Amino acid sequence: MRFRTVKGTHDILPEEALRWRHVEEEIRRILELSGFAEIRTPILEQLELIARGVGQTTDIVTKEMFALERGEDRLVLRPEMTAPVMRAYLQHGLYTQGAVMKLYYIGPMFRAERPQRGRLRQFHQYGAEILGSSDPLADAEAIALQMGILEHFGLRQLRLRINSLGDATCRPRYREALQAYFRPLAERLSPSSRERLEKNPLRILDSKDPQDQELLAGAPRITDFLTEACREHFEQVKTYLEELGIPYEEDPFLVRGLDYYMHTAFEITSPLLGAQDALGGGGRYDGLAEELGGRPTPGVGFAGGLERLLIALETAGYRFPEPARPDLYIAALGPEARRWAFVHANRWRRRFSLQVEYDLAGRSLRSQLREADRIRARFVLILGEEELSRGRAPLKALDSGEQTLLSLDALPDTLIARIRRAESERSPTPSS
RNA sequence: GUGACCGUAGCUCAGCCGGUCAGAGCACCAGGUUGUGGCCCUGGGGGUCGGGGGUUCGAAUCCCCUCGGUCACCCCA
Repeated sequence: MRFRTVKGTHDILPEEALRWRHVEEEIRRILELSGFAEIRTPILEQLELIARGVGQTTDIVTKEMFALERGEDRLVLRPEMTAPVMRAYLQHGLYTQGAVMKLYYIGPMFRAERPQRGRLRQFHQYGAEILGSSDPLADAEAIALQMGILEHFGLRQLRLRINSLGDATCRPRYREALQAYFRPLAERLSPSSRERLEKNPLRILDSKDPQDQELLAGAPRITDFLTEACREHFEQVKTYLEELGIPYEEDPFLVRGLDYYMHTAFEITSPLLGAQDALGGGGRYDGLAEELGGRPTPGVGFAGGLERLLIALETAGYRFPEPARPDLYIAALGPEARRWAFVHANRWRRRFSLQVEYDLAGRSLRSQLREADRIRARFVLILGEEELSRGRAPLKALDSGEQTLLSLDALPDTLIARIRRAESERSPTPSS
């Protein structure tokens, strides 16, 4: 085969697609339970939106974007969703639909990184944004929601780290203090940290370089630079988390690679993942709306990686739902019977919503039964010319192997009754 | 983007000090059972040995390049 998926992208084959759908449906259910409404935005956005939103000096913008040109337009495949959601919010004046807007999304994102486990060039995120509230309650709500989703799937040992990055008043002060501290030490910093010293000094904080970390030990802490209001905001977020019993760690070095964050930033990691261990993260981005030229709008949100969630669930031995079992397989022999199967499969699917299958390849009876067994059909109708002319055919229950001769006219009714009976025996009290 | 390791049927892998080395298990298809599944038995289809170039009488096996994957860095979902 000459063609294959492009680097860092994957096909999601039927078996796996089933898992994806399950996870997506659960996430939607939980988010909608909390009053979030879905938003879908284009995958293509203006490069400028992302550059301004995420930050000109960030790694995402400087080296990870899939950019393309089309005439005058400079476009990118979206690398994240907060800026696009904010763009849509401002563009469509969603602030007229209520003081606080709660939106969620699930979809593909693109970053041109070197692929590895849990890091693809096309990956998928679910996420939510709370727009229009600067209340620390909203920060806590976002964190609790994200944790709630992960815990819903039974994930344990989650590590939640939080930090406050201050606001437009304290952040610049801290930034200067950090530069003042590191400038004399610049020689000893790692090359990438040295590069960041002037452009984006906060990013030095989450360097994993051992030498950098040593120097960081003596660096000023953002916590000491927070204004009274910022400190208070952060304290309240923590208090709310405690009220829900959500354990967290304060990490003064947690920065995150998107410039729009201020006040709360958080990240959730799992030991099930390896090097790319963040299941999700987020924070507050009160300056973003103005940065995009819109009316000031506070916001807080989070995003989680679907691939990583799936990896974590698979290694945790999560029990995904089984594929639906066909109700009936019509094993037909001979042209007349095959035509009958074709007509009745289609009729019964439409009329009774029965999942009916039959052989499309003209195989032997034995093969058809094997096929019925392989796809775990509940019943098989065995139909030859003889049965057809008599109007009666054997119906075999594959689980028990028992076989009864039935009138073809009465078949759908009988089948439905037997399926209902089997279902009620399995779960006496119908519950979800 | 940097470094290391890996790349043989759909999947998991054996073969790799160059010369019946193109194989096994699983999966798939057919038959054993002239019309009855799951077990078993028999047979079959399927591979440019990731791709290209080189060394050699001869390369899956050695060398170079390239593509892809994995792991780490980086970064983050």
